[in-house]
Amino acid sequence: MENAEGVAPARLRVLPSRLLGLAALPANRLADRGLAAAGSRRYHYALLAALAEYGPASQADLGRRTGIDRSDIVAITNELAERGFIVRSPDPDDRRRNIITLTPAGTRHLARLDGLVAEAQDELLAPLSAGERTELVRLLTLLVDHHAAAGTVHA
Amino acid sequence: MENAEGVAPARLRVLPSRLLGLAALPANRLADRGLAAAGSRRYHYALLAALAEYGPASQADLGRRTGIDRSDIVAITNELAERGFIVRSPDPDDRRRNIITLTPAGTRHLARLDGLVAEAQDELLAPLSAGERTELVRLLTLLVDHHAAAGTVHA
DNA sequence: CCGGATCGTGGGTAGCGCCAACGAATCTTG
DNA sequence: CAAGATTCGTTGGCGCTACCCACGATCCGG
Repeated sequence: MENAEGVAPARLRVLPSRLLGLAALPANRLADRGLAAAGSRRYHYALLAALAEYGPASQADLGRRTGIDRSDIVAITNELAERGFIVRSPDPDDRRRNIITLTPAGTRHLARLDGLVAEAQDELLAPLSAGERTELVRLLTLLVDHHAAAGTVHA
Repeated sequence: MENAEGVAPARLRVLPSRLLGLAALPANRLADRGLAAAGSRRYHYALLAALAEYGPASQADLGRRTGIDRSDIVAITNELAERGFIVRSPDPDDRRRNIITLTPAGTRHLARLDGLVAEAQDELLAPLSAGERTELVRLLTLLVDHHAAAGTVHA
């Protein structure tokens, strides 16, 4: 083992985009690990959270809210419905649509996932002070909102 | 089109880990788009950049430096060698190893990729002031270094 | 000299993100 | 009101990232 422990990241001109990717890695790993403990994935969490925040919606709407592709929504809703976390009911006003509704079990499951992800959170943000955490959230929110406006809608 | 333009992100309790993932999305998309213009992917860029920063190394070392799996390094080095950007030569001191060296063409290619990624950078960071950009980089670096020490080495 | 570790390699898996196409239903518009 | 465009759910597929396991060859420590 020639350069065992440190390997010294050195980290010269590391571009922000790369940094974001690198930071997203442990973030996702930690969140995934927590979610996996409840037999769920990030897609499930995103969908349940969107339902809890915005209320019942069609699958296409859910896709727009979460940025997840229509195709993938199908599989996710299938899995969530199988476990009784959501209900898929035909929209009487538009027979093309399914209205997805969170069940009480789904709400409970989401609460559990929230807890698990929150734990991952603490681990992720361990090296940051409280002030730094809010500042990081603020900056990231700026980025996300900016590119959400350009990515999800326009273009 | 019922809720066309805004869809109003609303963005309640969005957890940092999710925010990071969301922010990494446009970051990676923009970078990928630039890299694709030069027929490359993020893995290629990471490997070339690591070679330029740390100098020649074995494939296993490159894996440790970049956090990329040994198995994946094989495919990437194959592709980079095919295009003449790196050279794979056996290590005389340890016949298990290949020493990967950046060629002049590889250095030129990396410079081109740097330019392309830098463009993506500007687009990514558009909503941030200069001060905010450095602060974001600082915070992300804290996160990455912290979890690199725990992820790449220990455990 | 022998056992354990490391190296390159091949193979496989899972998840995310995306795109093309289809029939059914709806909306638009002439 | 009929014809064309659009939206919806769904199926099937693809590429990239990130992993894992197993193997033979090689090196190293005891």
